Amino acid sequence: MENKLPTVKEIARRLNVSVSTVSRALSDHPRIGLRTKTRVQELAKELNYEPNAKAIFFKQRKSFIVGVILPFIREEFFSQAISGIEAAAMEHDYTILFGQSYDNPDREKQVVETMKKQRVDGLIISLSKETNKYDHLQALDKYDIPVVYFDRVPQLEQAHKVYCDLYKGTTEMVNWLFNRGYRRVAFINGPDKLSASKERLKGYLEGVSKQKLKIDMQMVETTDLSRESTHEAMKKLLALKHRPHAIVTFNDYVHMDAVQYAEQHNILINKDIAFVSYANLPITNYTAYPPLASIEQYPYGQGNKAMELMIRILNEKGMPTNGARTYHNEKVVPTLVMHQPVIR
Amino acid sequence: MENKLPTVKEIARRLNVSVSTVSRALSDHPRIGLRTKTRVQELAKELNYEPNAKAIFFKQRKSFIVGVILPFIREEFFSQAISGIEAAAMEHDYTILFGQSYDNPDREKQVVETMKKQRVDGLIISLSKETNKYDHLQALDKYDIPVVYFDRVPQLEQAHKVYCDLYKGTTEMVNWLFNRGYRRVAFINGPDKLSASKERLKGYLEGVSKQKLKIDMQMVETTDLSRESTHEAMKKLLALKHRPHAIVTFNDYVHMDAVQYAEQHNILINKDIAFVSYANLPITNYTAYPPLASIEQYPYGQGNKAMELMIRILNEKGMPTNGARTYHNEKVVPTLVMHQPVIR
DNA sequence: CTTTTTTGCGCTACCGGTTGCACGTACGAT
DNA sequence: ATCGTACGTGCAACCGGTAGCGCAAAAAAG
Repeated sequence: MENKLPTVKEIARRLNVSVSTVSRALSDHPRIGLRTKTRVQELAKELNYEPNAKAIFFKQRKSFIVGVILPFIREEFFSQAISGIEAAAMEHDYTILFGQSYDNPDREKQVVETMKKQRVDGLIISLSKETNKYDHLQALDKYDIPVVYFDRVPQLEQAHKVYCDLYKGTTEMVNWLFNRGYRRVAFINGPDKLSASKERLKGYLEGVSKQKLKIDMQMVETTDLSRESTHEAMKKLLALKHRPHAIVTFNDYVHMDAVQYAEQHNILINKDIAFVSYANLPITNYTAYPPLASIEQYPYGQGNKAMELMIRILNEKGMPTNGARTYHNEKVVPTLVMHQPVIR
Repeated sequence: MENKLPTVKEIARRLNVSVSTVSRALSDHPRIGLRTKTRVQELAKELNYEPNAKAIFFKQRKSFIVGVILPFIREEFFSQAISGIEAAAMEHDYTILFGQSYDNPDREKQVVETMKKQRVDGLIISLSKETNKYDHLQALDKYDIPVVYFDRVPQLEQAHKVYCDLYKGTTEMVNWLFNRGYRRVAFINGPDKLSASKERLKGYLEGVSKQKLKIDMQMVETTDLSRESTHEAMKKLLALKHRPHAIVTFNDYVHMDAVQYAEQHNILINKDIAFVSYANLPITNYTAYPPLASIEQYPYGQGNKAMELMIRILNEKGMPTNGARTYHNEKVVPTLVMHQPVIR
């Protein structure tokens, strides 16, 4: 025989009072007499009563669930980000509904759809690298589901965003390289569509220009971040008449692929050619050749901020709503982290 | 002015029919006349009506949400596992509520509590390495929330489990090493509490015994999987009068820490001492010294199976429930994967 | 001792759907 | 003409709580 979970109804029946009395007694309503209150609360404890969150959330049109969509959880950047999101969520009694886009816009749409169906209170997303239309996300507006973008943010003004100012970071990194004597600095960038790529490129061009050097577009390669594509880029760079002295790669994964290719082609890593990268993932400490320097983008912090922002937005919902809505925009300042050079 | 979401009520009002008619028309009930049906369906389409899942789930006491608790999402093993879980979930229209225990039983309890409050339909969990009491999980029984354990499973008979048969895998690996001529095979194991550790140790002892060799317990170290602890173990092993010819490590992370220590102490990795490990994570391909061989535990497959099992259990719920419940137990067969030896 | 206020609790509607049952109408069969 | 039977639709209960309002009894004020 199934031992049904206790409900207010059950408690009310046993105590011969009404459900509303029970409800109020449990929430410590002042208008309930002390003796009834204690009777109710004691029985509740005895029965291990716990209010059915589903029912409450349903009534209050709130679930304390925020959807989180990431391209790939297996990338350490994102697993750190979700940890930051989770931490902030727990602190405010929110939970996370999880989904991956696998960098596929169709899949992304599908996951967004699922989240919408589940009526999450809000959605935090780092866009798939192929996503260039945002209809499926803007549609959430109608459902009153706020969206906070982080790291891979859309080119929209009307959106809440948390991201890293890679323009400045990249310029700094390029300067750092020049100061160290690397004259020909190559750059393996990501897909043009990605705003992250644009930022990086802008920063790179700015950095090179600052050195009063002519920009050599042969030094700039664009990839889709796949290993093959990175190897292709490396092939081109190594085939140049004047090989680069240093190579900046889009992130640590691209870095690892680039280094792998270079090693196979008898380049002494960080000696013949210096490698620098973005992300500063812990895992690079275990890799054969960590980059000489890496731009730390604080994924945990970004995720954390994104969730904090979401909670603020959610809390403001009841507020005055004085006509035009304001959109929040938070930049995280990246820092350049030097690594122990490893030359094998 | 907020543009409220359409409800059945709204449709009913506009069409001057009752909500039940609308509801039935939308679910294509045979008793509704064709003309009404189309009228309703057309208006629904026009208003972009979508049923409120929360209301339905509430009524049906079902949410299509399954909780997933992992020790660390940043470990590739678990990020792959959750991907497997997610894939199976999507296929059956389930979603995942995510939480990490950070290998901390208190935190695990807290997360379980949260999931319970949210009334997830089921819970899939890989235990924290310190967890040795399961009350907080068995308590879910009362709430009719089934639990499926995977990889790090409890020592309980009365539980649904999906895990890897590492006993057999370890024996095979030890044999493989002996066949290759490694006579003294050391073993850096995880915490005793972990059933995974016990399995491995059993397999190791079995493997050594099969070679008709005396078991040397100096060759067996126990760690808590932290880097410090692994370095400590390595220190002891390297201090032995007869150093091991090969070292089996608990997993690829321990492997990396062990190798790091060995390298710092001028051991030629995989030449002076051979290293083999468990997990076979993709990331090891980028590391300085991948293990010579690794036991693939198919985390994606394990996660996938766990979710499939969960769905089966959930679907069986309505069924006859002929008294005693049966518990499912699925073993995944690991395989030994050889790697390109890298000796620098 | 009446009037007003406070105290303690119940009735009922509501959130957004689903579903068993009843009711009225039209239609073919007897 | 009468009866059984599809057919099409509405009423109302229900899921598990919350909350406004009303009402009686007790306490305070007049």
